[in-house]
Amino acid sequence: MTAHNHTEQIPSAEQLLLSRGVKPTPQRVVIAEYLLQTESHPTADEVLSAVAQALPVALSRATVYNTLNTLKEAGVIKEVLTEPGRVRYDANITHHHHFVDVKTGKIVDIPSDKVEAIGKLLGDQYKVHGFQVLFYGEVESG
Amino acid sequence: MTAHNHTEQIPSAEQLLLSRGVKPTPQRVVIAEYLLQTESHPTADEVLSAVAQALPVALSRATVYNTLNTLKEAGVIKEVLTEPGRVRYDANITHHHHFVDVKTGKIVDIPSDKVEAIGKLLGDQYKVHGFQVLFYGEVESG
DNA sequence: TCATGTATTTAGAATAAGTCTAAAGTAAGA
DNA sequence: TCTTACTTTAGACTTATTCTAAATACATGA
Ligand SMILES: [Mn+2]
Ligand SMILES: [Mn+2]
Ligand SMILES: [Zn+2]
Ligand SMILES: [Zn+2]
Repeated sequence: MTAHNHTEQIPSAEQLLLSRGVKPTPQRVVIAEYLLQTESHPTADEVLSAVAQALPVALSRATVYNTLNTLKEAGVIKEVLTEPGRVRYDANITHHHHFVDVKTGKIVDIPSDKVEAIGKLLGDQYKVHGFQVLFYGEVESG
Repeated sequence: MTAHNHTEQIPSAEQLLLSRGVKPTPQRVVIAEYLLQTESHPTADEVLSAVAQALPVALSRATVYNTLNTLKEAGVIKEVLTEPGRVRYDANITHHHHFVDVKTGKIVDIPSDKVEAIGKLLGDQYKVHGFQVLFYGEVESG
């Protein structure tokens, strides 16, 4: 809590969007800001209700979906599929993995290096019931 | 029809359902048979259109969904999530992984032991663009 | 400043996957 | 046979997401 306004050192959502060639409209900026500060891997609906009150003007469902798709195509965010019927979004675009707590439904990030010895040792704060490796790429013939 | 009925040596879908405590109705049996003989990881719609003509009586959408859910709860099949908005089904219930060919959309099974050294070496018929590890389990606190 | 064009947002309609409902069919036991 | 429980069915419903067409905002140049 300082008496003076120190200049922000954190790279702003606005800068990030500009650097990816996405025009930083107010709607896009608040959505990006929300995703950048949360660790909860929210759905589109969750983004909408979280961000709606943060804007002076109303935010439409269509704009939330448009923006999420735009940000995804621009490489600012990633989709996360953990359960049928709902897509979650993640502003952590580093190569990492996810751990679903089946009790709480929370999805936490697992850094890549943790998974070297897969399924074996994740630290004993995690009780692994199972895991799934999903590859994306190309196979020969078929 | 044949002169003699030879005894089936392949463990039948009917036997499998019985062994899992699921009453083998004609609809359930054809759906299970279809899933057991394919390697394509079909969606509910694909199951419906593939199996509809194989039954003398019409097969309803509701029954396909009911049966897929029943078989999943009985441990006869598993869900596979690879893309938003569609659930795929897999009668291979061994612990294994999946490789999505981004060109063709085909999903092929990768046996567990192949993934020991994850992402590294899958055999050079696979070009890995990326992979995702999805854990299921429980974490401490939050 | 105005005109015009282009991108963005919006409400609500449309679509698509999946679930639910209520009625009809099936099988088995008493 | 009567009863009961289970299963299937058509179609209504729900929910997530996309589409459409109109309204806004923004930029650029005359
Ligand atoms: Mn949602
Ligand atoms: Mn489908
Ligand atoms: Zn994440
Ligand atoms: Zn499989």
